[in-house]
Amino acid sequence: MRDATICGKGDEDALDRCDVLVVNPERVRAVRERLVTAAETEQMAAVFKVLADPSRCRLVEAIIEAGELCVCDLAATVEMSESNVSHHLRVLRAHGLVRARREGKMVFYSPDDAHIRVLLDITREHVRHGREARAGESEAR
Amino acid sequence: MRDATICGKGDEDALDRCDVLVVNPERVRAVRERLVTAAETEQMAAVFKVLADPSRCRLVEAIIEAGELCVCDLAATVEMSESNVSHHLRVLRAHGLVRARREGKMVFYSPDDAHIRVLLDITREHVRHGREARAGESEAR
DNA sequence: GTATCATATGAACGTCCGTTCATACGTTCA
DNA sequence: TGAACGTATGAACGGACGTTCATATGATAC
Repeated sequence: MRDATICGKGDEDALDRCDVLVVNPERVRAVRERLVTAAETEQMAAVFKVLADPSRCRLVEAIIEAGELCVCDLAATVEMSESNVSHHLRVLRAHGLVRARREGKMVFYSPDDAHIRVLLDITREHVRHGREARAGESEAR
Repeated sequence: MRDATICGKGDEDALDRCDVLVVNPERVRAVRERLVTAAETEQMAAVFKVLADPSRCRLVEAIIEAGELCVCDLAATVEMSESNVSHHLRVLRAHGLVRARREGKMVFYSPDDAHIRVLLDITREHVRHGREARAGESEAR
């Protein structure tokens, strides 16, 4: 245990071995202990990355709004090429956001997880609320 | 809107002159009408993109967990260079996810929006639930 | 069988972005 | 004022990724 108030290292097991300047070492240690696994954070970031593309985000919105839609109708709805839509649907399906159901030549896609709808709702709320809140700010962009 | 160009497969007369093949045109039209603006979707995707990076995602988690933390302690917590942390914090701040408070030489960062915590919680739930749900599936990959 | 449709896949290209290094800014203390 | 420190910024390199085009698969109809 380091008792230094400044320039202390955290635990020797995980923290970088050398010159990591820390102002509040015990707080850093406490936060790190309560943090989730780095692997879990990466999985969460991966989910966000799936929705980080406007085309995929719109596809998910359309699928949720429609309940179920085939690829060509999806392409028409979001105004994208069917090839591109298929590529994106593959990603969405691989991450458990949508599921596919085959009927003849067509494949119908539908939402696969209730969480996603909530994710979109909250984010839309954040966007709408943030636009008003940041109306008169001088924040850099 | 150019939904007038959309034609159905059932209408053989209009099928050969439309550029977008649609199976269920009225459904496509209905979904498109209920969809939010494309601009709003892009803003939502932008928010997701901010969280789509593991480093930024972890930074936000640490800031939420700590309530408030300076840059060097954040760097130690997430095990990143302070320069990199500063770059990411700029993005987070620009999108209204965190806010900065200066105190002497140091700058303390704290959460700026209550939505973000919910976003992380739901996504973490989705990841944990999805891992179990997809454990015994025979879905193609 | 062939033909056509709906969808999926692969390759290639262009662009975006995260990281690192170097450096600048702003504050505190001698 | 100068130095030391915490933080921010700019440039540049390397890799990831979205789109397009071409092609393949799978299914229905003739």
